[in-house]
Amino acid sequence: MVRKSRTDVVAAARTLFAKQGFHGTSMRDLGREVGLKGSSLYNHVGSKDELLVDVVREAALSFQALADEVVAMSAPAPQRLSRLVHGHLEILIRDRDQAKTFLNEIRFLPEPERDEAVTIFDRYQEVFREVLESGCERREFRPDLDVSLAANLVLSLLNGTHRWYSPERGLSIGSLGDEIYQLLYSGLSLSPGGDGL
Amino acid sequence: MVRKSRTDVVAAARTLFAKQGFHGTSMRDLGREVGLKGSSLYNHVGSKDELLVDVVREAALSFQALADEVVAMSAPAPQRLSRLVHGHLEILIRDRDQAKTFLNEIRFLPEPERDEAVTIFDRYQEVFREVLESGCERREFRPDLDVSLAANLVLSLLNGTHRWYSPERGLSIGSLGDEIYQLLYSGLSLSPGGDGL
DNA sequence: CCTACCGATCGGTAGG
DNA sequence: CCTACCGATCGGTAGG
Repeated sequence: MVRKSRTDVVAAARTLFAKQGFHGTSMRDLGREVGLKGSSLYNHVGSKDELLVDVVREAALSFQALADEVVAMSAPAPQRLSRLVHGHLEILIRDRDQAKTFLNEIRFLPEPERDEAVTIFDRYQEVFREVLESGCERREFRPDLDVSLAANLVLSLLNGTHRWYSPERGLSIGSLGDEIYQLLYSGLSLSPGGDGL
Repeated sequence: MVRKSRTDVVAAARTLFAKQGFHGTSMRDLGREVGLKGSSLYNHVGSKDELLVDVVREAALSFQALADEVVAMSAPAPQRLSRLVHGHLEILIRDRDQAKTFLNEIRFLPEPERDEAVTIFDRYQEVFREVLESGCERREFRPDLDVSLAANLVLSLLNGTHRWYSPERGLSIGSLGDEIYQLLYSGLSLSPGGDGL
């Protein structure tokens, strides 16, 4: 690779922002990763902030695409929730560095980009709520469910997976999605009713 | 507050490391927060690293104490899991800044302190596995459960709560724990069996 | 506890 | 794309 492009610089940013954090990564670090001097990066990018904007935006667009896909599905809520779970995991695991940067460094975005990214993710979360709500109405899920709370819990569970999931341990991402959906749908209990306490 | 102590400096570190990250916080930032010049902090602390060590360690000790308490419990697995859920949430919400710093900045600890903290948290996670395992054996939980996976999922769910939980919205931390336990135990489904798909 | 200061490093620019 | 450099800021020290 002789001639470098903006894409190479963004790729380095994904890697190092994920590992060292935005404030823990210098332009000289990024230069070393991509095989250039730090100052030469400014031929490809206007500022360090711009790199964070790029990485976060590509993650946000992935989530947005998944949201659009699920909104267009005409299927019972359990299927749509299952698709959200699997799709979310695919985004997270397909590019773990992108996901880590999105989840951990979004707060360091400059405005108005930070606000835009938060808005996109809010709309995404809204789809989770819609699916849960529709499932409750049709008695596919517990009708007494606190939909907003449950959406937060499901997303918390999904967003934590990148911290420990390792494909080398033999669990495919599809099987992980199945396991997670199963836990969310049926819980830990052997048999139904009560709370086990 | 005229005379400042190391405790005041550590308190400032909890606050600012949580909000801005370790690398995004300067000693002069910390000085401003505590009402001193940045250079004066070195009368109370040996280095910036030391502050991160202190904040992470107090969080790790809280988790260790909860682990010890649950290990000493002679109760069925569901009760012990419920105690883990509630205790974990109490630690997270009691001092949200401490928890945020623990979860997000632990990777920036110097060695050997980083390794120590990771080991403590591994032992803590081991207690989750023991409780789940014992519950599976006694048929209090699904016997086909992947215990190691389930422990990771439960902890992911818990560790995400500090990102969105707000006590002002009327949900007490105890009620939140009940809701989370209920979701983990029974899932989203209305009635048992199958996967809803 | 502050002032004054150290060498190192930061994000970024100029000029070729 | 590099060398050379800018002013600002970094973690930390000396001396009072």
